[in-house]
Amino acid sequence: MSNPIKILLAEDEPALGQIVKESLETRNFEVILCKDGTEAYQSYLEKRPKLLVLDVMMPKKDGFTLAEEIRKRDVDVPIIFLTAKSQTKDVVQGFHLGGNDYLKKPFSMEELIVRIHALLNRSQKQSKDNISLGKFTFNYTKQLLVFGDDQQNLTHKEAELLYHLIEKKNDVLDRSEILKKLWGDDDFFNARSMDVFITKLRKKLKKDENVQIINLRGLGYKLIC
Amino acid sequence: MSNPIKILLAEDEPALGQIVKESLETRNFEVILCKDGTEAYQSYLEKRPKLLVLDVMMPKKDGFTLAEEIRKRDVDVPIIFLTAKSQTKDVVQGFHLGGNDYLKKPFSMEELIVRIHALLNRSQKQSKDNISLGKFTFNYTKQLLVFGDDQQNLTHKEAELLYHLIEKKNDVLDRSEILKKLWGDDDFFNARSMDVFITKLRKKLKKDENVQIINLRGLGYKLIC
DNA sequence: AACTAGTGTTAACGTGTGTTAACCGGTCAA
DNA sequence: TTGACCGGTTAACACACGTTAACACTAGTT
Repeated sequence: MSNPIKILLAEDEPALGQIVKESLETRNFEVILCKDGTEAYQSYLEKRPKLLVLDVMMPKKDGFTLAEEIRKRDVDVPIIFLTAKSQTKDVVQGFHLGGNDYLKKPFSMEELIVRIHALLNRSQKQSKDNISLGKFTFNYTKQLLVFGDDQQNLTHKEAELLYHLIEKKNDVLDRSEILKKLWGDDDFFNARSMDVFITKLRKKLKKDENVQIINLRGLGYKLIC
Repeated sequence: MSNPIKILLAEDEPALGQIVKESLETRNFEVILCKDGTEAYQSYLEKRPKLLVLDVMMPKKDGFTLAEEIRKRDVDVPIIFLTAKSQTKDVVQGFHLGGNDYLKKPFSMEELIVRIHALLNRSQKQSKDNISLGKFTFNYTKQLLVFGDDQQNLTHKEAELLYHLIEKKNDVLDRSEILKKLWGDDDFFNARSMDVFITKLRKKLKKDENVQIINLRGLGYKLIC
């Protein structure tokens, strides 16, 4: 348990916000507390939390609108809505926006924590399952790379390598690091083997010319899309 | 969508029970409504529902006690508690008994349905008796693989191997580990024997093309579905 | 004792995956 | 400009695994 999981909490009522924040922090979460929708959006962009807890009724920007904007950038991050209203309508609307769960106020901390854990567990599994990459969809568990109608099977090593590239998408994947992880050691032969796999992946990713694996001499690779 | 999923609903307040029952039925669930704890236990034994919704406060036998008894027979079936109390204590107790979720009264139908779906999706957990695997149902003790109408018998070794694969579903089952467990030793001949069994299982699992055993060269196998 | 059915093992041959080798071009410091 | 170096690419290779069928063993039956 190196670094705690980041949770963004958007709640305009200061007292409630503080209580929830502190409770979550005793459970070893890192909590970013925001007091309105626009502030929350800014913090989301900067901090990239693993989960969001959004009050529906907030100044400047309500929770649903905020969720809509966030979903444009990330279709997967779990969102829990806090709603004072008991109307089913709002709740259903929230789900259609891609939110994954909600809680009616007043709620107990236990309730919130249970939902947080449930969603985090699920998103860990899902995240490996349908990763979109340009026009491709990559399924790690099934080792599949889908492009429209046709799909290509990947071997285990190919899938692993691609997964690590995606994890550092638009950023540098360190050569030595990946060699140690997938090949066990950074030596000459493993390095050459990896080069071959990069070639293989490039071939399989050719159909979308916006997806590219570029080499950074001496450093590693960068997957761009 | 052949046969609807059975849900047992234990609720002593007739009006509420009836409303929930009908709402769930419009969502294509089969609902068994019971008005107290003892009746619910009987129905559970007879009908074997896939999920239980238990009111905590009930005549004759309360929801927690009932859940405790049910857990003795099935550690996996998902249970949702309905509680009028807002005390955290009760809720936590409910979870410790193995219940998977709970709802505070009053709740909206949407809330209940969301939780039901969440738990049903997750409850591909293992009891050794009726493990669902894609469109199959695998009964370990009876060594049966059921697909709709027709059923295939498995041999002991086939059943053991499949069971271990299912235990690590969507994850890697280590080759050496399984060889030591089922064949006693990881040597050349046992390895070849196991390959034959993998082929046999693949044949018997062919009817659902979403269920696959994929090989990870040098590591083991991954059952996906 | 011979027959049968069911189960697991061994053998033989075929396929797929990861590694190694060979040859290539581009980059960068001297 | 040169030459060492890094990486790209292709093909040959070794070996893990896939598949089928023959074989051996067991238990129950005649």
